[in-house]
Amino acid sequence: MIRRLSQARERGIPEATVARLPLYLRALNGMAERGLATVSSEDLAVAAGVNSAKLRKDLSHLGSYGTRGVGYDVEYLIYQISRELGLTQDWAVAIVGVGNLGRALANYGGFVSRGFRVAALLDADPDVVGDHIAGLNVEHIDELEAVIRRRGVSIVVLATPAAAAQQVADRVVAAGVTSILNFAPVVLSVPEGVDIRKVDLSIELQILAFHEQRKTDRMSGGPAMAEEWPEAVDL
Amino acid sequence: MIRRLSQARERGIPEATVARLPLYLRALNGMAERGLATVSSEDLAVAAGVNSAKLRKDLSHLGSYGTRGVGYDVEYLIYQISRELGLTQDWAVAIVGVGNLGRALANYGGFVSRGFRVAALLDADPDVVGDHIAGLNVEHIDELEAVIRRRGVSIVVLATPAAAAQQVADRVVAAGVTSILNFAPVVLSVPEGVDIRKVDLSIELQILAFHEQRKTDRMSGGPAMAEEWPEAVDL
DNA sequence: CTCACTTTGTGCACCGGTTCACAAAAGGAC
DNA sequence: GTCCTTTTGTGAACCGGTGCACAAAGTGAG
Repeated sequence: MIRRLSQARERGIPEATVARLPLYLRALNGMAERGLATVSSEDLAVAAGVNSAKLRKDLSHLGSYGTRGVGYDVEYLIYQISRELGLTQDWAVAIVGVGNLGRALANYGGFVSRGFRVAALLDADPDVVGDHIAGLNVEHIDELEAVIRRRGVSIVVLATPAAAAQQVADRVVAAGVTSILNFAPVVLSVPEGVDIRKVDLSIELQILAFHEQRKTDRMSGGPAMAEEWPEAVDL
Repeated sequence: MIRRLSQARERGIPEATVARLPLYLRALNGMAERGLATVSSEDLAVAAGVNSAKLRKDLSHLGSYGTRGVGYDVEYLIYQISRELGLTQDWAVAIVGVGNLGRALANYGGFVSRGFRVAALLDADPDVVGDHIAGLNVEHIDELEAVIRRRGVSIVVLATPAAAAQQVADRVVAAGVTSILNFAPVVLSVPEGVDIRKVDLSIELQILAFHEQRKTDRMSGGPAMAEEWPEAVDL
């Protein structure tokens, strides 16, 4: 039984699609600034660095917002994607850990831009507490639960040392937060229902190193030979 | 050099596996520090936050390094994964863009730890050039090609403003670099054969917001009831 | 109106990756 | 040696996502 209407829309936008929507949104904003009224899937796909069939399928998950023979209305699509991503509301974000990285995040412009507002900075170091960064007063980690409650924080960014991250995560979750962006190089364990996204600089570098090694190996002829001449001598 | 080629090992470790190897490596290092000699796939999987079948399949792509009934030798596995990732050699990394983020990256400890060495900091701003950060002298972007050549830089980290990123990327690629870690919120276009990894803070937040919205929608009132746009037929 | 052209939305085949479940291998007890 | 326990390595089913290719839907000209 196939339900038409927006059956695809309600339940379950594919995770891969969700991850690309912000990309489309950014490209669309650029186009809106340049005054474009409509855009074809082909052009938008190029701007976002994906292929056009994928883009159309992604957008079709939100609903049927294009016009055949014409394309998509830029402003309208911006609105729809923003709404889908929840950017039409205001999200209060707390950053825990005001070291180099936390400081950078607090000052990062694009961070605050759309729908997000850094509502609190917290740290355990008494030397840092009281500092003013990006227009905010750094508060002591003891205030964590109170700050989360008072300011309606719903997303927490962890920029603490690895050793402190799990402990802070536990407190944050206990305080009712269910969305965490983790920069600490540890695997956090959290209860069902809490979303964690992880950004790990050192892992990214290691992945690059793997491919880089492979490329230079190939140059120098070793493993490239092996590829063309599947060895009979096995281990 | 004579290579033993256990069937799966010859060229082509799945990308998803490569992305997890650093995770295993980190967990293994922790275990080595605590003095464990061997570890089962189950225990290592828990420490790395994956399921054990996946871990075994991942490791099997490197070769058959486990012992049935026993598990894996911690030190040996560390060595094998390090070698596979190319961490047994020394990678010279240049960071372009010494704003808040670039500074944070330069000082980030875990960054430098294993196999990676920040060999250069570059910026276009004359006020920043000449500063000493993390023991390095900030050089002018004009020196980019010379620095890359002289110091054998093979991985470049882009922490520039969005507007400058593509331009720098072009120069970096022209100078022979084929691995880029991009923090600027733009889609870079580079020739075939150049690997780019992208870290985008704002995208991560937007993905979290999507899920957070969905969770709170579910709490309040019905399942995202008719969140259609204001007008049913407009536009 | 019809015809030519553009561009969306999607059915379908395909592919990489995940998970299950189990045979094969290793070690220890006797 | 045999038997029992543990744990790896992997075949095979499954699943989510991608990309092709095309019918459907729209525009515009005549």
